[in-house]
Amino acid sequence: MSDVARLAGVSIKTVSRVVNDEPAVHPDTAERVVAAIEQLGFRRNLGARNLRRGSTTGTIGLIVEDVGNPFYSELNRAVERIATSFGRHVLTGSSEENSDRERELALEFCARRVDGILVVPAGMQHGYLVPEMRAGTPVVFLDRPAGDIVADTVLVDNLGGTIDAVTHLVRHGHRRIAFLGDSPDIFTAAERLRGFREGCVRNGVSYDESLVVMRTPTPETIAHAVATLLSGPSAATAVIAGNNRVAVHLLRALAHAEHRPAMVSFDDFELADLLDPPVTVVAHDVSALGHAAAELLFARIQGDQSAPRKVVLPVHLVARGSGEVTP
Amino acid sequence: MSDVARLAGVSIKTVSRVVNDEPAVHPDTAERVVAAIEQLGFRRNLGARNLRRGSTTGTIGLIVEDVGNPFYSELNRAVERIATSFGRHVLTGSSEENSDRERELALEFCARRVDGILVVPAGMQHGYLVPEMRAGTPVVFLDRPAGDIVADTVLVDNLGGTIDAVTHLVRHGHRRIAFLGDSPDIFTAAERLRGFREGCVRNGVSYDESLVVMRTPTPETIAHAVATLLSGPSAATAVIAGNNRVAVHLLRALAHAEHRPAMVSFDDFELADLLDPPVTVVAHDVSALGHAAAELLFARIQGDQSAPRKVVLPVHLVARGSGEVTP
DNA sequence: CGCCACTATGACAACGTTGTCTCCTCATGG
DNA sequence: CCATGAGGAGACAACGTTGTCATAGTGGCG
Repeated sequence: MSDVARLAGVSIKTVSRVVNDEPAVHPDTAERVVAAIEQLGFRRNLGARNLRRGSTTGTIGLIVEDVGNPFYSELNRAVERIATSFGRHVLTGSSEENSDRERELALEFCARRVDGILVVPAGMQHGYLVPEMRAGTPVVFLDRPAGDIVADTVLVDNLGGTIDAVTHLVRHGHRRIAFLGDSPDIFTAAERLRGFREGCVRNGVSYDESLVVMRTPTPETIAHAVATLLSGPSAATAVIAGNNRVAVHLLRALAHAEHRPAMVSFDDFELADLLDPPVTVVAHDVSALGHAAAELLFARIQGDQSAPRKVVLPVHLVARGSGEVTP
Repeated sequence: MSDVARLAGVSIKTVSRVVNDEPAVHPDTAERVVAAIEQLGFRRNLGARNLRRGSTTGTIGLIVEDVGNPFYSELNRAVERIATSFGRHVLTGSSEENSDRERELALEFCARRVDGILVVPAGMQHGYLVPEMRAGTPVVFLDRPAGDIVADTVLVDNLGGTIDAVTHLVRHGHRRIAFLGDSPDIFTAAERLRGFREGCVRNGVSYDESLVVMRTPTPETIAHAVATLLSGPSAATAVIAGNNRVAVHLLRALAHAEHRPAMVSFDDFELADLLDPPVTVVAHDVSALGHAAAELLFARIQGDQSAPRKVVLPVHLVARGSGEVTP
């Protein structure tokens, strides 16, 4: 900036005025300054500006498990849309389902003075965020609740959705239903399992623990589960996939079976409707989740001091055929 | 920081020393400072730190068309992985295929003093980046080349891949092949069309412009193209989808046809192998694209001053069945 | 006992901006 | 002809850090 000032033959303050479109600069002076800026390729340093003005950085942090997962990237997109409408940018990070990494990212974002943070928490302990929140960085949890603090949270109806899935399958005559979920350490997985049990109870089907597998989905774990639960004479006739990755691996494991069992997937996924038979899903609006959380965060950023809110978004079962397969 | 200093009864500089793990601080003093930091919930302001030290912000910018598109989110993930290994964070932005927005994002990132920028360009004019690059912000273009400047670029072999697709279809007896591409304003779309033409010529098939549609893929545009090119007595017997979104819309448009024409998709996509018949694709390693570009960017960040590089990554045809359908 | 080396600490400036205050000039009107 | 005021511009401090240098105290050694 001082280079520009020197070249234009004005004071550094006048350059600042021009850069900020402040009035009371003589047009001729402004022109000289603009020319100098052009010539030197000057661009003002936003960091210094924010420091001096005490203004915010215009950035929010988003921590998800994996930005590459379509579920989270859709979330990312929804958040970005709201952020853009508020003139903010988004700093993203993948926690890789690792609570240390989550914490590291969150604290790093705080040190960068983001205006607020959206977290899909990997861990169950969030005391480390209390000082930051007290210091004025709002935090909204989404998809999963905070571990041991009270904070704004936006969830989907995991329990109800899974109950619906069970009900749907039972209505189509299934009595032996398997449940393949992600690791029970993950809130949504545990909650959906709870829904599965509750669904069995409500529908008068005995809840059979031997038909449940809760493990991080990989081609191997799912293939093993299929071999155990979905084959042989006592095989389940229907299966509920606890999330989109379970569903995809499950479909792949079943690709060469002569007969695919009835199936419902929690989480919709692209092309589910084009498979044969199409896959019935418990769909939830991921964009809505991101929107709701981001809107809430921006309300906090703009000074909303009301009590922490907990929002639960509805889900709905989309019957596509795979749940109707006769037992 | 001065609050901490006051509470601990030391100077602000000593707090700084403690925060930075500098030696030559008496353990007792350090302990008092740490206690004060804890009590006040102090976290150092990275913006101020970077300003003072003249160090970089530890952030790189990534501009893609749409962070929600699985293609770009995989790219995002790959970039993030490299960035993390270099201790950097990623600021992402969606250009929405709009060159003004791309420019806005890029200049905003520069003003924030990112260490470097990765761009999947939407526009064809990048002169606006010249001052920034000259000022020391490295820029690497990926998936598409820069418009009117010379810069580092990482591409995939669009031309060769499409030629392979045509060859594959011709070998399976097809002579009337349709090509559905994205808007010809997009480099990759234009390049793949060029590959289609070249593939026709090389395989002795007449290139028939009436079998080509180049439009932004939406359910409507694709349905219309299907109605025009893939029905009736003079219908094409095979079709090449110019990218993953074309492919998905195409599959949906064809879902209720009694017979799906032979098909090859440029870009692999999830579940392509599980459709009936599975979809033959021209696959390219999106992660490799992100890795290569990010590695190149960090080489520049670390001072590599060599001439701008142009990298073209190979693609390979994955035959899955849909290309083998008899005409 | 005086000097030196070393440890622990603080004062101060500077990073690149911008807010506040001041100063100068020139036109206007009484 | 002078008071007034508006318009234009600069000096200076401050934002929250850290690098540089200075200083005070301590202990060892000749």
